[in-house]
Amino acid sequence: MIENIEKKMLAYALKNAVEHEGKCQSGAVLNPLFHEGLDKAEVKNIMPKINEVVKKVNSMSLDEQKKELEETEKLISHRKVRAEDELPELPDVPKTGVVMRFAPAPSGALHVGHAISNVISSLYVEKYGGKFYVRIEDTNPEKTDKNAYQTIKEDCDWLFGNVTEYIIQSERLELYYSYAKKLIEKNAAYVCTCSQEDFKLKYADKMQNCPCRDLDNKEQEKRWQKMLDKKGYAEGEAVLRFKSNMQHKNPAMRDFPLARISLKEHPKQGTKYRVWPLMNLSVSVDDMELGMTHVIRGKDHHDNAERQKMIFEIFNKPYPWTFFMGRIKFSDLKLGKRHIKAAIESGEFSGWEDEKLPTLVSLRKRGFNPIAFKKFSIQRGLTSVDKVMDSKEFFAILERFSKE
RNA sequence: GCUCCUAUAGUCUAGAGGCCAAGGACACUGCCCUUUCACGGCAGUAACCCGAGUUCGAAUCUCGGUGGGAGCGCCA
Repeated sequence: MIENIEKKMLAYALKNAVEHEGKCQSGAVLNPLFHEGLDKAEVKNIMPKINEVVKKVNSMSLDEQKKELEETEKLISHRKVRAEDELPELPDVPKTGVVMRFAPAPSGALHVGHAISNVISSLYVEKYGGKFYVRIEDTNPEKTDKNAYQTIKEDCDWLFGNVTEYIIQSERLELYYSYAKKLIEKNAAYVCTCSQEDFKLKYADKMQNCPCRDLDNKEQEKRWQKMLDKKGYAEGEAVLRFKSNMQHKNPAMRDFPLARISLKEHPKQGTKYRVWPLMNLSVSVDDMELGMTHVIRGKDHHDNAERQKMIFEIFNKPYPWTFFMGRIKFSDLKLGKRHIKAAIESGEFSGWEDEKLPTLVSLRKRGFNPIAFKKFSIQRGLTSVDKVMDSKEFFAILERFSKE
């Protein structure tokens, strides 16, 4: 039985009446009672009482209703709503706070797209306490820009203001190697010497195992050593693959690669290493090692997260709570590094900090306040809905938030 | 082709089966304030993609359709 049921009926009736110019409806009194635990078998008994209360309330003046509501309001429950200037709560937040990250590739300057999808992580660390890592993912010697390390650091200090630590993946290669070795030992990875084309057309597309997959552990370890060995496999001759399932219904999940050989000189490591981890290996290792609790990333990483989860499972580690943010696409702006780079080279822009460019360096120079990004992020909250906007609209919003 | 995500006003969103007669913000309209602009205050217009199903009850759950988006790299 519901406690104080008569008073609650009155309170709900008053609430409804006050919200609707002094007139309440019986449904608005009955419905919330179900929510309080009313059994539908009791409806018959209770309806007459509700009708009485409704009649009584409707005969009162609006002022009387308001006054009485004040007295009874605490009896009834209210819908929870998220305050407009607050982030939605994250689940499973440890007492020690959250550990989150932003993981850019140093292939060029950071732009508004990065800011939009990552400021929210920084805000959560601000909200709950914990750690916020910026992890520079420079495991592709071919695409790493030497100058990007410094600008990323400057941009992130300006934009977030609460970076716990900067981590550079190219300094952690031995760590990734040790995990690669463990995966081979656990029979969860193998060295594949098939050509890219064969692997896709003959095996992945046809859901067939490639011959390398079934070689025993000893042979796999030998092959792995041969990848590492300067006199071993040549570039493109072998790749370390995760042993997932070649019959996986999602083609993106079938024995994806974990590491490859690249002889290109790395801006920080030179030619010291020849085997470079691919993101799914290095990201998994780092997220495990750093104890990531929550990850908010772009929707485009949905399948990667699924792959990383498989790696976590091999090591019996719980996968962090993950949210996939919808992407903001600019109808009139090309954010791709390739496009910007090409445009700079062709002389269309003077450089990454050209004021016509939506890079963070440029915005900093133009005097934007990073608070604007924070407000934009809070208003958007956690959503996996994509949004197409033009730069004019976007900058109008930023300007408005800047002024506030 | 296969896998997956998603759908609330012009825009961004709140919303976890009844307390939704759908809330807020921006934009818009009107009024007030102000010498003007900005700010502020008050009022107003405006939305649950479509179709079935489950239920006493669906914006909310399920299925189908449609629209939008992502992935299927030795990039991240």
